[in-house]
Amino acid sequence: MRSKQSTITIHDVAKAAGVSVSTASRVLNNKADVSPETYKKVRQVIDDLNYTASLAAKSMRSRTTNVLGLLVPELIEVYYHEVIKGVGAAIENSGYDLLIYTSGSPTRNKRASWEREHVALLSSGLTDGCIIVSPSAPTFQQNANIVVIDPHGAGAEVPSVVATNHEGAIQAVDYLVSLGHRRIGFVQGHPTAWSALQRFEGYKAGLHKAGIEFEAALVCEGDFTSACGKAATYHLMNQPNPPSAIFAANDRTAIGVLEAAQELGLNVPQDLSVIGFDNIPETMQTTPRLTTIDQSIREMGSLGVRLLIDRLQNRESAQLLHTVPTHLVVRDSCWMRK
Amino acid sequence: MRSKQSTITIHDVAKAAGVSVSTASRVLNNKADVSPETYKKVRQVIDDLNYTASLAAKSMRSRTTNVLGLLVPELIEVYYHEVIKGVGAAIENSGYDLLIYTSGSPTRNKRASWEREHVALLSSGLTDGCIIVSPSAPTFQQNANIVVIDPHGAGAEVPSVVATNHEGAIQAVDYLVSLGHRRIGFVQGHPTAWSALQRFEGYKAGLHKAGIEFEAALVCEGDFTSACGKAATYHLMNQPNPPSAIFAANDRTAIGVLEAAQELGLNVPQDLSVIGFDNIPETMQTTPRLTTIDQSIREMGSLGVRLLIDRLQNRESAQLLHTVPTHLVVRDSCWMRK
DNA sequence: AAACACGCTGGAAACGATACCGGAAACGCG
DNA sequence: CGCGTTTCCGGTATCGTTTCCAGCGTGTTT
Repeated sequence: MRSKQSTITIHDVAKAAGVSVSTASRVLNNKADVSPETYKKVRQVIDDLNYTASLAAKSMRSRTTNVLGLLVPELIEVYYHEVIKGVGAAIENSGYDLLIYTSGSPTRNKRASWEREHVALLSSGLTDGCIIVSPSAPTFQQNANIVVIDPHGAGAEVPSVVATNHEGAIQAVDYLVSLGHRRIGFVQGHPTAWSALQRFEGYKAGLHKAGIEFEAALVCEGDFTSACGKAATYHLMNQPNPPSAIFAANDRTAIGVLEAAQELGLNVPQDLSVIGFDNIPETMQTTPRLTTIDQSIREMGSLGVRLLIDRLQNRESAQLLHTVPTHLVVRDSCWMRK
Repeated sequence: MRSKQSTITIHDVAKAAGVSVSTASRVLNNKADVSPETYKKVRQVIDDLNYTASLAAKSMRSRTTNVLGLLVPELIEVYYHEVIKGVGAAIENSGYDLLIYTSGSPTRNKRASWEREHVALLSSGLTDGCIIVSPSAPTFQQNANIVVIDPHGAGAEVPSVVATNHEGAIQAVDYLVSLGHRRIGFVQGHPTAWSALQRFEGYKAGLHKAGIEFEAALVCEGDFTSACGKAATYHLMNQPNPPSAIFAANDRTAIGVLEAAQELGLNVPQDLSVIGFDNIPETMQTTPRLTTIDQSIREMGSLGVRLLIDRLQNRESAQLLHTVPTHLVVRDSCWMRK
């Protein structure tokens, strides 16, 4: 055990100021019913002692903390940083503080239980409400103050922020088609992710719209990693009749496609066009720079904060599903079909 | 007031399992002295009820939470995100959870008091220890479990992580000198930052080493923003005898220099060489790509976590100041002097 | 057979803060 | 002067958890 930190409490303040704890508390919270001189005296002591109320104790007693929680699965993938930037921007001058929680425990892998546990953790008084990013099982207590961003699984009963994944995928296919491509490969996203499914559906809808018949052989399974992009590329390009373009369900996967293409000696975009989805910062640093569908991840974070605050202040709209538009970002990884 | 969230407590668990709260608590914490069948029964109930202990109550009672705190001033500037990535990487599988705290209140601007307040907030039981990024007044309780990263002001009495700012600046000047530059402008960093001072000193030391006389007219004040880089460039380049290279105290400022150069119709690097400091991701996307001194911000974050955990587990070394090496990253913004 | 140890359990006191209630002055008014 | 109000303050219960201590059956020892 470590040495106990002689943390100073409201009792110390009260004693030093010669008042009761109740009075000290009243001063702390700027409540009425305290004489000016008492107020000044206690304030002085608070300053002198460098006293700050324990968030733990405070939030245990009174159920409101002015703190918002953000639950992210990890802190390495840039995607989450983009969300955090959006949240950070929205929190500025909102009057709320922000608590981002992530777990370093190996148990984190059991995503579903991890989420359940930590949502409870945050909403058990520490925060007034909380935003969950990419929850795998978006089923929560009805009355909890929760907003989810990009949930796995549709039809959550809490306010959700999602990108127009379906339309975005159509935009991607449209673009490739406009460049003359007819055989377009697709690398799927994580099978449990609703966004992945929507993108796949959009891919099919885009083909249909262009009068191109869907071909199962051009579709590979995936899980949003770059590894699956690589594997898919090897698989697709070694077919007898390989595609002239590959649409990856997200940028991370598209980066894997780019790597594989290079290893296979294929020039992008001359020999193979590649398009991604998300518009993460790295896409500007790949060679060639990746053409992609932007889903304004930041905007999703900001919107999440606004929705949560609205809900907390009872200004909530009846609408549960909130969408952020996607749009095509043309860079250098797509070219006319030869 | 909002509707009370019917949050379920350990009492509910105890009642449902037909045991006392003490026993329920023992099961929760995997303490000894509880019969296997009781254990199983209680575990079952915990699962069924989706119960999670309130962090607030827990940390109030027992002084150890297995949570580390990270205090950042804001969440927009990429610099902090790099730190967070490093921290995030180090926290993985460390067995600790992470709580990042930032404030959205306008009072945040009163940095010193904000820090004092929030350090107390976090260390008042919520976390086992905490890491503070860029604290302006690194004077804390002696026995608090605190680690600081890139503190303003030298000689903190808590473990600190800093880059070799002095050496890094020398490296920058060395490089410019090796390209034939003799008149090298300098845009200073924020005056209260120790790192800024060190870089300035390094700049002077580098000149001295090369036998170049220091010239006050070539130095501009700054504050780490891009705006000051712009202003400084206008000022420097409109002098009768302008410098052939500008060394900015950080990348953000260097980006301002780049912008101003473009506005002035100066070609970088042909007409003007520019070098920054930090190596933030944006430096790869500027035109031309910015040559800079890398200070491995991520590594600083990771090291911070390791130091904190060491301290918590009493494996602390006597050394207080920990440095991370800087090194030159050559890209496209510097060229031989004409 | 008495005494003792031991495994398991429940009761109650804390942790630090706030909310509620009630009491003591001070003051105004008939 | 008595009485009701107002102003200010202190006491106490309470939030959900852990920890300490005591109790109670059994099994083991002398």
